[in-house]
Parts: sequence; structure tokens; C-alpha cells
Amino acid sequence: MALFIGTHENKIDRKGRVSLPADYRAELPPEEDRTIYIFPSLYTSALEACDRTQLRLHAERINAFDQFSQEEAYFSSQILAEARKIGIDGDGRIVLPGEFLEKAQLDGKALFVGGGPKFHIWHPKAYAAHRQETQEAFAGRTLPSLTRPSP
Amino acid sequence: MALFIGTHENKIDRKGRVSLPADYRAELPPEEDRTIYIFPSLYTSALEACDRTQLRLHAERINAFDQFSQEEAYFSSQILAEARKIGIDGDGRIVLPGEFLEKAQLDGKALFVGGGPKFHIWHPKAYAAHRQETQEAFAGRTLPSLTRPSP
DNA sequence: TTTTAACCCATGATATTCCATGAAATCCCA
DNA sequence: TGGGATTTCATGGAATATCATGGGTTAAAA
Repeated sequence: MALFIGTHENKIDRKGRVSLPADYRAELPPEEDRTIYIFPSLYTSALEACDRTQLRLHAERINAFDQFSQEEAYFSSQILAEARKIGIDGDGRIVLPGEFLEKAQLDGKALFVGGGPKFHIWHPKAYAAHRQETQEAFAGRTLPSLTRPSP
Repeated sequence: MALFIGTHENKIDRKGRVSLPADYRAELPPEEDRTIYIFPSLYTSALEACDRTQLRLHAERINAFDQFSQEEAYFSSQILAEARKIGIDGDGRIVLPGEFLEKAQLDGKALFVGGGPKFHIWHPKAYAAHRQETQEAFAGRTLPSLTRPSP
């Protein structure tokens, strides 16, 4: 499984190109190492990106709702309908479509934020604020173990 | 599973390089023996380090929360976004990024402290104080068994 | 045409690798 | 068991490779 970690702030050039961090490129599966999938995050201004395997997992989660249910329709329209397949050029760069630049309010810089099997692309200042907010909301919280579920 | 034990105090050279204790290197899995993952400890000034298997476990714990939930966002931003993949050079050394040196307030020395599947990197004096504190707080405490869950 | 995507090459800064040294630990054989 | 030989290890500096970035060129799409 891909493990995207760390944060990298890269420049968006005048052609709209941004280098995908080398760490991230190295995590992409060999058979699909020149493609990622991106869609707008549901509850933040960021973009969410992942490889094909992870996008399939999202599709399966959505399919786990009852067919023709409102939940299925909601998540399907928010994720699957909005997602785009993005190519990676020979120098490891991607081009973000205009609609995504607007959604994430990106101007000259893109902040790549690792999140395990996925990563986010933020406006640097927006991420700083978001990080601060979650930190205040969850200060002191510990991460539950998988083997011994908390009561 | 890797078992990092014991403590080792090594020198940080002017390029930020430190020798990873040979004991620890020997514990790394053969297929990934030239890479470790490091992130700032959530509630101390230390750095936390582990192998890929252990980091994936962290990612899975975080993924066990609902997608797009606040808990997921919090732990992801505190652990996965702050983590870095650190290469081990041919001589068994790692380079600690400047941000990590600051976070752990490391100047010339790094104290490696074994903790089973993970280890910590401390400023020597900070660790001495931390050890003293936990000892005072938990002296007399017994260690629960795995097979007989605590009530 | 105008735009958009993909490819090729160049460059400075940063990160990684290679080689050398002394000290300490380990080994080996009488 | 002793003591010299050998290896391992931490550390220092120099050489090399990688990466992000910029620009130009070509090919396909709008």
C-alpha cells in the first residue's frame, strides 16, 4: 500500500505545472506510476489525491450503501463524479485543472500533505489554519489501538 | 517485529548527520534496511522513529476512523503529515532535517532510546528529566497482561 | 487558431554516496 | 588466559547524483 507522508511546498509555474514530490512518486505502484486521481475534499478547501487502488476503495465504500439510496447518490456525486485522472510528466510534474485551482484557491504555491494512502493539496496558509483548528479540538487525544478497541 | 532496546548517545555533525546505533540497524527488516520513518512525538519534545511496517500500522489505526472525519484529520496532520522517510547512508548514518533538530532541541548530541517496535531520539538532558517524571508518576504500577483484558 | 498536454533538455541547490581515519570491540591462536 | 590481529563502528570531508524548476518544442484537442 502506498504511504504518502510528510509535507512539501512546491511552486506552480506559469504553465500550471507542479512537481509531485519525489517521495510520493516513489510510492506509486509500478504499473500505474504515471497517474494519480484527484477530487475536491468534501469538508475542506483542499484537494484529495490517491492512486487507483485507493479510488477503487472509495467506490467500494460508496457501493456499500443501499443501491439508489440518498447516501450513495451524495458520495457518488461528491467523489466519483468530481474525480479526475491526472497524468505525471517525464519530470514528475502534474498540471492541475483550473477548476481545482479555484476550489483550493491555489495561486503560486501548492502544499502537498501526506495522509497515508492518500494525500492532500492545500494552499499553504489554509493548511496552517486547518492544522491549528484540529489541534485545538483534539489536544490530548490518544490514538486507539487496533487490537484492543477502546470501551 | 523489530525490537529496539537500549540507549545510545551519538554525535550530530555539522551537516546534521548522526550514526544510527548498529544495534538498531540490525533490527531493521532486510527488505527495508536502509530506511526509517521519523515524526515528532505528540506529547514530548522527542522524535519518534520506526520501520515501515510500524508506520503502516499507524496509518491503519488512523484509517480506522471514518473517512473525512475530524479525528482522522487530526491524527493524520499530527503524525502522517509530520512524518519523514529518512534514508540510511552506506555508513549507517541518517540526516535529521532542521525542523526535527529544532523540534527536539538537539544541538550536538542525539540520545537514541529503544522502545520495542519504535525508538525515540531525545536531547540527552530532556530524556533524563522525562524519565524522572514518569518514574515519579507511575512508580509501583503493574503491567497488564494481553490475554486477560483489564476490567 | 488557441489551448492543452506531453516531451526534451538545462541548471542550481540540495541530498546522497563514496572514501578515509581512529577508536573500540571482537576474534583468534598460542 | 593473554595479547596481538582483525573487524566493526562512529565520525569527518569530498565527490556524485537527485530533485525542483524554468524554458523550448512538438502533438493532440477544443
